[in-house]
Amino acid sequence: MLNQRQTEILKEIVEDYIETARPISSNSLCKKMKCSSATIRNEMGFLEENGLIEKTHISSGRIPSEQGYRYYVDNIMKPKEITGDDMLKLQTIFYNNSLMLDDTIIKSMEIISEITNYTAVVLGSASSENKVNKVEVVPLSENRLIAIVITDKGHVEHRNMLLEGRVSSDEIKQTVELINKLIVGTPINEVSSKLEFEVKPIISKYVKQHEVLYNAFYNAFNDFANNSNVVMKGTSHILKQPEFNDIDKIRDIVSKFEGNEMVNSIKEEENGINIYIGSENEFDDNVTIIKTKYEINGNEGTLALIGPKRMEYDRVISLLDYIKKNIER
Amino acid sequence: MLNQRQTEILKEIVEDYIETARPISSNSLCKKMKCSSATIRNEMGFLEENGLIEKTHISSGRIPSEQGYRYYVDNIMKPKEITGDDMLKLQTIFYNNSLMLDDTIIKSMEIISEITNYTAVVLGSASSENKVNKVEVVPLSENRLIAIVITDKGHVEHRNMLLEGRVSSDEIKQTVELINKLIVGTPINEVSSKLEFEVKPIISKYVKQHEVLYNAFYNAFNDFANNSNVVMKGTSHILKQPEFNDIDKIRDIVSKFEGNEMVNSIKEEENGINIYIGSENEFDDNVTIIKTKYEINGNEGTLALIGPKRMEYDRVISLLDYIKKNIER
DNA sequence: CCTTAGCACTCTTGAACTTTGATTGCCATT
DNA sequence: AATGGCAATCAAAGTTCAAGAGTGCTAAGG
Repeated sequence: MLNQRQTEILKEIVEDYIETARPISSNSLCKKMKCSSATIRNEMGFLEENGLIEKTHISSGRIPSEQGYRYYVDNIMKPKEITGDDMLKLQTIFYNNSLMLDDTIIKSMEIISEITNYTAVVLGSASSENKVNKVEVVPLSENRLIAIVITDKGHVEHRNMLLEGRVSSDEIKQTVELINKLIVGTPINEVSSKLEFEVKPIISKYVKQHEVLYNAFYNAFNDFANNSNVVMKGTSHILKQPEFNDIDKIRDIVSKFEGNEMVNSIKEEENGINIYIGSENEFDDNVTIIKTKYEINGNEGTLALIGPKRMEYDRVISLLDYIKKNIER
Repeated sequence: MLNQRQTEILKEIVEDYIETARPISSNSLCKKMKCSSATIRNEMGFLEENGLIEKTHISSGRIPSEQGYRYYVDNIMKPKEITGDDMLKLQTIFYNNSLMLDDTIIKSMEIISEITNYTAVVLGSASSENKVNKVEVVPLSENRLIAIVITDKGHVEHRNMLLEGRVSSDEIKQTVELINKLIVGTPINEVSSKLEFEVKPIISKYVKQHEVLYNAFYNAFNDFANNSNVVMKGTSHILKQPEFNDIDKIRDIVSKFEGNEMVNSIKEEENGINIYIGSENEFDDNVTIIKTKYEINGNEGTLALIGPKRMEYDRVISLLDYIKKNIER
């Protein structure tokens, strides 16, 4: 445990570094506290011994280590009140009734990304918990159909089907009815096996073009189970951070953004606001990921922000919390 | 017009520069041709006077100018046969029958992006030409509905609706029937006015919760007209190109990729394969955009590649052409 | 008249070196 | 326990230098 002065020094170092991205010297701290730089250097030595701060080279000022950020977040930091400016920007979104809910969420995260220069991620609900609500088929022309699958939480997935030869609309109706009878209410991740072992045997008996129909539905359901419905906003904003003044780091993170590793590293499930600093997250050692789950009408999702470890934790926590509460309202 | 030797020199300069990204000296050309470096320097002077090549500084070798690339593409270059390697990679996609058409297109463009290190863009059909085929409403719970709109070309758009208070399912049916009656067959970009001036007056008379229903449909149709259905693959690949060894250029292009300026700069409509070199495109002076339209069953779309001006034109043209023909088959 | 060899001139690149300024660690003193 | 003083360390930025790659021009040669 740190004494009061040590705590204050760590706090200053973290907050100063968050603001300036430069190592903090004992001299600069000396001006803000009532003791000499030598005293501060002694305390810094202690903090360094305990792994809370680091040097960039032997005679440099100090920067927070990952553990330092962690200690700061857990024991020192307090959420920061949202400024009137930020509040105003967000409210223009929340009080715009013409926006649909999903758009509101995305827009508000986009704004947060803009005002913070971090990258925002909105992860749609984990669809494996959704259940099939309805299956529809709409004919487009003689041999083209669209299959539409709807879940109880309001997700919609669709597929084009191209039929070779002619299929009577009766056969189509039959198939759809059968699927509706057997599949509705099934959790989406159990559908494929149910399709294969319950639906397939039956339709292959009664329906001539069963294979085309079966495949189309099979694909639609499969995609459904895998699609994570990710929206990213402000990929380019995080590149403005000075930690990305390095070409290779930029290339690296941009290509990681393109892959879907991020989805996996965000997926873990905990309540409240979770913070993963540097190597605490699976995504990239250079960043902090902060995320929270939301739930509206039984429909779950995740909001996340990706920024440098040198993130304005106190501000971001408040912002995320504010958004979460507003969309859940 | 250039004489034979000048043509050969320009060809060498362009192709060499495409390969190495370094200025080409008279000496290096001299080895590949049967004349001295001095002669080549004279010819280079001529080419430079005509704006086809440039120097990076007063005593540097030459690089192609935009006009030089243009001349090369128009008059010198011949499409290059696709290598067995590239062909193989693409065929694993085309002969994978389990993939849906859209996925095939995207996957194949993704592969092209990978083997060329350019960025691929697939632009869905210009939906303003689509006509409404059907409108559906599916109830989720007492006060939640999903509105689904389907066009004749098989696009599907949907919206969640939250009803305040109770709406009889009769009213919903009525509205949907009315919309179907009045709107089906209307081109998507004319729908909003038709909704406002023909549908709204009628439902506001007969339907109590008309506003919620009307808004939901209005939004769905609006999105439809604006959504361009863009898929980008390999945003990070182009960053490997040496022209993006500059941090500011990277930041610039990544943020341009995020915006939708690109969609606009790709939208122009011409047949065949179109090449926009540097300032010929609206997107970014540092890149070349090469694109082509495809059409399947009346459903149009655009394939595009974005690379440095120093692009392997001969290879890319063949690849695009190959993909286009394969998906249209 | 076209081609070539020769040469002076220009500019980039990279390495080596210097200077400046910031900052620390340690030690003796208060 | 806190402080002042001082040598030591290092990054960053600037300077200089030499090497090398290229060009443009001119005059001579086929």
